[in-house]
Amino acid sequence: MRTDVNIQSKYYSFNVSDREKGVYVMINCNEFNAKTKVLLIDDNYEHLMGIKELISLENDIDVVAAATNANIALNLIKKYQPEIVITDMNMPEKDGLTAIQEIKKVNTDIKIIALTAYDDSDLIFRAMKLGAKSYILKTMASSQLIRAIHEVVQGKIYLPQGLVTGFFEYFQQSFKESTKVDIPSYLDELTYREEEVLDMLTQGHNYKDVANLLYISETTVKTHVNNIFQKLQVNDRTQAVLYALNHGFVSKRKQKSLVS
Amino acid sequence: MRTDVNIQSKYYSFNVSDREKGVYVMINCNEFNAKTKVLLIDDNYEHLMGIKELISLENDIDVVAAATNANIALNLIKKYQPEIVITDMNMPEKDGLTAIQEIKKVNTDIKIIALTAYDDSDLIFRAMKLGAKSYILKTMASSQLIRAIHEVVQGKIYLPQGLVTGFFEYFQQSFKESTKVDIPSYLDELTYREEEVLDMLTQGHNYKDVANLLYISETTVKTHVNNIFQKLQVNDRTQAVLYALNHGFVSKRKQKSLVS
DNA sequence: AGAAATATCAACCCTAAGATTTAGATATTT
DNA sequence: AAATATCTAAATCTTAGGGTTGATATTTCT
Repeated sequence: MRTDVNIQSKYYSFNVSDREKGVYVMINCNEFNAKTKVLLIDDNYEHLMGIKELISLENDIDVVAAATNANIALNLIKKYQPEIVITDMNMPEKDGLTAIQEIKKVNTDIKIIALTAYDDSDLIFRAMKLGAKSYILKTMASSQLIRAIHEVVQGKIYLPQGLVTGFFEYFQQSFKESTKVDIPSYLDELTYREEEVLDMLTQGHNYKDVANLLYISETTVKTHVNNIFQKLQVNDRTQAVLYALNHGFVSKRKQKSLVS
Repeated sequence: MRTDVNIQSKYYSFNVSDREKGVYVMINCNEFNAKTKVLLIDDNYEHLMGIKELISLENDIDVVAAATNANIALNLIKKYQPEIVITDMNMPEKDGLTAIQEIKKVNTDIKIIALTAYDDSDLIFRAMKLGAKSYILKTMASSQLIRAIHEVVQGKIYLPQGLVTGFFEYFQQSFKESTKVDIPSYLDELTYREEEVLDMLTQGHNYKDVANLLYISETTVKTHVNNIFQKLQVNDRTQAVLYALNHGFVSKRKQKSLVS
């Protein structure tokens, strides 16, 4: 069994002066085999080569291309159709999050594994939100990255145990704000009919439309709307609609199969 | 080392006829020790006792109370202040999700571990969303539940590897709809000034307000607004605001530290 | 039975909002 | 130098939106 080394271990640092300056592109044309095709992105040349060496030790993985720049990588992805893209998140030109989005745009099926040097729960949360299949820290043992690749190839999503808590704290926090609808809302002072009218307003209907849709006269609509204004303490249609949206308004007609 | 048995193993089934019918409440008054205080909720009496026996084998865990009904449990929670509540999700009277919400309302600090018989990604997603610290299947090895308790006590969040993929697929799916803002939005046809005006409208300001806030005349505001209507293909202020909100409008002034 | 809340509508008024046209001042691009 | 885009603004016009009062019918609560 191979030694389990640190992903960004100095062992993998190369002689920088040997390579040409500027954007680096590496291509491995070994396209016709059953190996898992992987493409790497990392603005740091040493890390890029380190990861490449690391992964290449595996028999079933083939690094078909690598780039120090996400824009270059996008073209390579179109050309080489890798199954997996491993991308650094902290990059100067195009950051990892936008890279993920644009890779997804090229081909939804490409599985993305995100890599960073340090544990940033916010970044992890956002990367996973955008559809990353795994998130690994460079400080983790190399076996983690290999495992991530293997799990992801099988269609699974892999988040190391050490990152789970951070992710979920962020995840749950992001819902806590929207859940605290306990702030006194004037919305429940509205009658059923008023809610129906407000619902129509949030659809962008004008008074004539609402009157026709509810089979009542326009003046009645105005009466309801005025009552709504009073209860919500607003001055016009737009403010009423904004109030409704900001206070999680859901018309009673639509309150079905919704727990939260 | 103890044998690792299935959580809902028949080994733990008791003689049902022995117990009184109806709601079951069990209390262990061993309050003054350093053990982790756990409260159990499960509408199935056999499961409840099984889990209790299972957990009681651990030296550092103390089941202070148990109930076959979430409502009863809520009162017991107030009385015994457990650090951890382990609750079944599929219960007739009060389902697990609302139970979680109400427990949180009693005391935000109580750590909740959710339990179900089968793997329902939707349910897992919603439970975690509501702040559960762990989610375990009854079909899993008992060591999983013990591990969950230990991790959770330490302030961590624990989701077994086998449930991670299901959770994330649901998680990512729930964002896919809101992320596909790639549907051609007319919003980027707006000029900077028009965006500023639209931004004011989404704050609920009327024309006079906008004029004052931007130090321009009201007629100029009207000109801008009319141009906005043309570009967004809407008829009035409310529709424009709704369009902006539904298409993820963020005024360029505010586009900082936000990738989404 | 009487009170209170709800839903309906009319008639009135008034102004903010929306439509249209024209035009001057800058700035950028070709 | 000419064309284009943007921001500004005035003049004019029309209507939808918003405020008020008062009235009738229905339901619900007490």
